[in-house]
Amino acid sequence: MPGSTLPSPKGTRDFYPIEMARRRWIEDKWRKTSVRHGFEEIDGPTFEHVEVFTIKSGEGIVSEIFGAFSGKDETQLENLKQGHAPFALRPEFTPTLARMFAARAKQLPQPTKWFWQGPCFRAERPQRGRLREFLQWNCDILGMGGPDQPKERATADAEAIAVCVDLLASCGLKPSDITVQINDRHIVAGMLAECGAAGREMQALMLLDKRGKIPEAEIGPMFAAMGVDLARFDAMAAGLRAPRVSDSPRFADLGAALASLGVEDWCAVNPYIARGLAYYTGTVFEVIVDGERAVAGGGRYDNLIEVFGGPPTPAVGFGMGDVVLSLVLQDKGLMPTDAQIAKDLGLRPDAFVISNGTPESDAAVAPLLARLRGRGLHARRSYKATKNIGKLLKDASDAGARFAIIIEGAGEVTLKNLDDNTQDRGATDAMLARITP
RNA sequence: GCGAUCGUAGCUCAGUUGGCAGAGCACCGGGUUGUGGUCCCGGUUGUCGCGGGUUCGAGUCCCGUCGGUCGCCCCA
Repeated sequence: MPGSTLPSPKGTRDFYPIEMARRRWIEDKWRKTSVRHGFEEIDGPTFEHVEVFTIKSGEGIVSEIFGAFSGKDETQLENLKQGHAPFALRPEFTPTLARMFAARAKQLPQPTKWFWQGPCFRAERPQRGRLREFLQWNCDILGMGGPDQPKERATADAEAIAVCVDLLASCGLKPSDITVQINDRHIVAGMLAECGAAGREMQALMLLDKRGKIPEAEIGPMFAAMGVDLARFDAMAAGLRAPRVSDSPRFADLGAALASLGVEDWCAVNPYIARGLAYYTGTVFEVIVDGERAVAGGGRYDNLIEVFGGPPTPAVGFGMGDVVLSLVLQDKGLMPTDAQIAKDLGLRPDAFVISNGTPESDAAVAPLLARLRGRGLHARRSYKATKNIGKLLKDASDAGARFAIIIEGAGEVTLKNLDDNTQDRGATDAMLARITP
């Protein structure tokens, strides 16, 4: 008795071979870009003690954590808040990274450059560009640029931005497609304080992040209720905004560092970028493209290592999700074909073995496969019953194989190059020698 | 939590005022005891999301429910 099929959980994805190959293509880009820029890969647990995520997070976050309870009714929420759900699936990696760094801070080099990629979980309502389980890539630079080292800090910030930009470039994106919008929370908080938000800078920052999403007629009174002179802030912000980062006086060091790394064309100062995370302390940035959610976001979090029991440590990093990145590449026509992905990932079969249909040749298929595989080659065969050479060659072609080997019997094969349509018949040993990895 | 929209073959979808459940693609086999990216022929595949109602008769109309997608809220 077959059972009924079960649906995958809301907001999750099943990766069949085609989807998995596309996923690996992106992961491969992430990993190679990180390594090129001198980052070392780390990993941590998929779930953490729930305090790891609540210790430095604002209100409303608990309700979107996957814990021991997935419901959202009042009693379960209370249980979560009171720690009755001991663990939470990670909604992001930065707290885990901070915990790991804090635990071994004294023995780690300065700077420490780490990258990570893996799944994260958020119990949100899924919609375009946002799922409940998604892949994220993080790059972080820790221990570089103390409070009295503005140039080193700018260099670290620029290096984080540069690795992010390099990833975008390696996917075929151009500065005209996408922008890294940069801001500095410390600077903007000071401006907001001057405009009347002293003591409530964080709330004002969060409200600032909604500028452009909420109609002007509504957001004006909201700032007014907070005692903020919005017109005055806008005037100050206008002096900060700059299409070229180095043209904004407050961002001169960062602009110079970005320019020396060759990525300034991708960047602009936008005084209205705030980011939702509570732990950012200075530079913040968001990778923006028209019509989609932010592709990546990050910034400086100089207090977080201390929160996890480590020494005071300057830190900057960003996260990029696979969902929006894939949408952007599709929007721009930059997602390669499946054949190209198979080639990029080294998944093309080197050889596809075909019998000419005699019992002797049929029996020789498996030994030949074993011989090829023993040489480290990717070798396949057809499992079709047909002896029709044309159909078997189609199988070889569909598999994307480089060569077809037709066993002619008695130590003789035909070697066919499926890319240029040339073929040669001869002794097995001589023909196989032509196939190199 | 709120709203819109869509659920028909493995996939993409068509299905007329309510009247026998369809096409393309995919898969398997053949045309072709030997040459692929095309052709041609044949075959397999259905709880029309689920439950109830109206009707002689429901994929079609009504009510409910579940799920997907998109938007709002939120967005670490």
